Amino acid sequence: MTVRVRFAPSPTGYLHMGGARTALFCWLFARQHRGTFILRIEDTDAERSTWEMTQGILDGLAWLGLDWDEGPYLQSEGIPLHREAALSLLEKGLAYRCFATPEQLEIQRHQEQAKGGQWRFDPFSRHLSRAESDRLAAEGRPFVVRFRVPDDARVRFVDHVYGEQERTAKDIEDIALLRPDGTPLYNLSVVVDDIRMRITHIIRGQDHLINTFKQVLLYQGLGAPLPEFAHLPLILAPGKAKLSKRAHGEVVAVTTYKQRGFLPGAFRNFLALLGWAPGDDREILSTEEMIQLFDLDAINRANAVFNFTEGDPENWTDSKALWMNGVYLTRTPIDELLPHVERTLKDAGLWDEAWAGPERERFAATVDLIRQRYHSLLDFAGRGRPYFSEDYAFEPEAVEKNLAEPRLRAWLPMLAERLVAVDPWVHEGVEQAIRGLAEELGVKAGVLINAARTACTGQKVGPGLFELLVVLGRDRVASRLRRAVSRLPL
RNA sequence: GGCCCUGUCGUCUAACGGUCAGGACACCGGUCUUUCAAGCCGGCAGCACGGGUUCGACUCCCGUCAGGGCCGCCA
Repeated sequence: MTVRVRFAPSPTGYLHMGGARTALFCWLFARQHRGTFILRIEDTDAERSTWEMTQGILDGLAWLGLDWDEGPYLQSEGIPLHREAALSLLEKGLAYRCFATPEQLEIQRHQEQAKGGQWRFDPFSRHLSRAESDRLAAEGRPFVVRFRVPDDARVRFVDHVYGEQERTAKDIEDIALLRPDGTPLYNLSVVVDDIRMRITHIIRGQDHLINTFKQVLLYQGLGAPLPEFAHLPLILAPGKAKLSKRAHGEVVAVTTYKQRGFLPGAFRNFLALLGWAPGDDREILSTEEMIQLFDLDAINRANAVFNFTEGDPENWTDSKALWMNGVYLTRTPIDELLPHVERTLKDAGLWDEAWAGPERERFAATVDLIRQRYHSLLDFAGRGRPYFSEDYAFEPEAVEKNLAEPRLRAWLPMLAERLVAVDPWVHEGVEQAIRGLAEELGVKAGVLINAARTACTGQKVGPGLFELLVVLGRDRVASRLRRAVSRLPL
């Protein structure tokens, strides 16, 4: 039997961290078993469901590289089928019409709660004879269709994460299937859809663990084989509070990570390690490794805290995620990284088409050189600006430290002249020219080196100077050196 | 309140009765260097608490405490 898993988010407009991890785990599991990954949007709550809301989810998944094999299906498309299933249950006597009003139910619930118990059903409706029930329905009395949980029900299933689960009828209330207007409710819809889509493994958040008992009963009532279940622990905010967009803002939405310069692979890797570990000490895992090593039974049962500091720009998200992005930035094969950098530079208005054509090699060398100390794609357009544009800023601190020597007024043009003569334009030649001039001038090489760094980039720090100059190119270096003279003190 | 789940460094985690309780991030030192990172080396830091069971418990059992989930004619 081939594995079929589905990710079934509600259309909330954006992909939540928790949802993203659920989707990732579903995807890893499906890929590992060469199965099918299905995307289904749970849009039966008509009020809240718009296509824009769905689009946000799709964008998040696409960015993460979690491609689905079937769908997106809309749960609302199956409404007639859901209703049909409910009616068949009613027909078979496994469900009944519940005529209690919401107000009555609320009172019943309160009374039950006061007694320390749990509300399970409306006694009046549940014990109504078929004839009586038909009569009230014919009269036009509104009713909800409810599944009758057998009094001797004992529901068991083995969860891949939480282990054996068991519950008896006294802890399971009768399941609302259809509203008075005939529209289906969640528990019914998921089960019917999961059956018709032949889902073999249900991987979802732990908040659905309790629903599972009801759903198992529905599978049985509908005569369908049970899928396997794996409930994932939740991802909490610092302080173990519930993580929500409302309370915590953009950190919870995956598009934020895209906007803030994350490489999708890095984020995927970080997410994978929230609740799961390969068993050995590896942290950086390629997608292939993750697919190979992933194991539902190895998932941690405890909720994970997503650790970030609100209001701290340095730690706007979990520091491990930040670190991981840096690792991916420096280790991703350069050809794979280039498109991401291109996107970033385009967004910043710094892109030059030549870098995709005749200048590609130099562009790649530049990126490869500066990425060593970057942690985000955004750094290429920020700190990396001098490498891609003539319009770059001079940091006051850098000028103060490296362009303070008045004699540089003469030395910088001299240096430019020497460098123009360097041929071929390679590391050794450039280094020789600079060190040679320093010696002739009787100054420490560091003086010229640091002055050249600031003159050519406006910055105090950066890659090794000789590599830096090579990558910038002879002409650019010479002109920047000469232009920088204006920054010197008199 | 009821039912259920969970509890190893600040955070993510490994351990499946016998380990000096391991790794990673963060943090703090050192090293390297023309600068800053990275890298490398080192350090700090944890079995929630109390009882059992056992020759021996982070591992098993019970209780306490703490945190979380669910308790809709939402999904």
